[in-house]
Amino acid sequence: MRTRLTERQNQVYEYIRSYVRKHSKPPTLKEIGRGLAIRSTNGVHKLVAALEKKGYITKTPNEARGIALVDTDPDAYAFDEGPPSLPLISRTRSDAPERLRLRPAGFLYTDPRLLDRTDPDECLIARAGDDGMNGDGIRKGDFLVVEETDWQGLRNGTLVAVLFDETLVVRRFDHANGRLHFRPADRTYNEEAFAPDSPDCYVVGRVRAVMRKL
Amino acid sequence: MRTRLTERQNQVYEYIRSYVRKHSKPPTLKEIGRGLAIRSTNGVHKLVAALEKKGYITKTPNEARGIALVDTDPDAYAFDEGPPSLPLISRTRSDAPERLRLRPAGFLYTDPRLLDRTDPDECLIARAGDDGMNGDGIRKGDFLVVEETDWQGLRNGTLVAVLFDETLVVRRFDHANGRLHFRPADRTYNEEAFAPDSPDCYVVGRVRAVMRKL
DNA sequence: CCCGAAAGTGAAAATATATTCACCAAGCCC
DNA sequence: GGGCTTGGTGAATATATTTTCACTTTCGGG
Repeated sequence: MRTRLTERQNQVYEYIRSYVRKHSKPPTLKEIGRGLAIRSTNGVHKLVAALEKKGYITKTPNEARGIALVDTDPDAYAFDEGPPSLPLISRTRSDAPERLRLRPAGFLYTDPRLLDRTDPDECLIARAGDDGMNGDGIRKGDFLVVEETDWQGLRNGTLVAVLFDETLVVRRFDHANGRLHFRPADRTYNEEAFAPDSPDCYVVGRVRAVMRKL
Repeated sequence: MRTRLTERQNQVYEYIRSYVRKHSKPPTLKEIGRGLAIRSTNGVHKLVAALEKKGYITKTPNEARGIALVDTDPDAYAFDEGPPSLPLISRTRSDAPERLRLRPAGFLYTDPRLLDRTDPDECLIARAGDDGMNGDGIRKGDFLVVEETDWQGLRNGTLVAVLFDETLVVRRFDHANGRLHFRPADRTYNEEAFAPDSPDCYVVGRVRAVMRKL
């Protein structure tokens, strides 16, 4: 299993992934620097070297745009012809949550017992976008069964799937002092707080189950 | 409608397309030259400029791997939920014809009247890979309804879908002097002939219909 | 308090890649 | 026969990109 990434390393990784999807080619070090406000290509170079060392990417030495993502086969979880199952959502921004189910990236068959008597029509599958909940045994890449709910219906302390801008993560939810708080379960990640109407975060719903490929 | 390509230009275009699919990034001019036995990067540069001028690709000036294909959205003909229809075959090599139906790129609904009483289970959809049959009103990108048949069952003069290595094209078929002949209907393309057991060509079958998006 | 890891800065050097220049050959059309 | 288009050659130039070097700051753990 791959060593987990720091928050900044994860940002670099997600930037690369997003760039590849958008431009159909990997970014240069300079472009990564521009995208993440890093002025020195050496700073980017070090972060990228860390991603390679940890097995998240590969690099072709001395080649322009020589970064390649590992495990990028989108067909790995493509639609099979078994019974209908839950939609695996594609990348969505926190300010456009209506697009969550618009074009699923695929579907994942889910044993109904994992749904804990919730309505399957109200559930969807998302993937955890970081290691912020490592302390709770949830890792980057895990499949999450999420029951869509408004944050008003959540008790404090509930595990939620939340979109921070374009990254979907799991956090423990609290509503206090007129703000929404999201606590990670890992000391290298920071708690974040938002005004309830902020476009920078969107609570997708309650995490009902986790599935992981080993 | 885009101006049609010469044979060599089409080879460059198909090389780029194949490279993008295989490497998840566009090739450099040097790589294209290596792939098509062109020693001078200027020779490649000219061919690539022609593709851009004719609207098949775009180029970002002075940028490494700055070639981008136009109209590469694979979802344009993705599976819809209408009745089952014919499989749209993915790229296949002439020496591995058993892979033709292995992983269809999609499906295309086909009016049964286009099949001319042939068994739909024996038909598939392919896309014409060049403009070699322009004289017969068949153009690169056209959808072909192909009835899979062995070449022995074909009359001379039949329109066939044939794989030349990794490129699928339409040609008029003749069997003469112990060889298979494939005649284009365009003066800038060459007739080709193969021994019947050559791995460099494979006759997919008889072209039953053509469909085109305008 | 010190050390190591992580995340940077700025600059220089090495290498890759795109573009331009001058030229040649073949084929087609007028 | 000449002109134009297409498809090259080899080389030089310009620009992009990666890699390396020497350094600094912050933070966490021992």
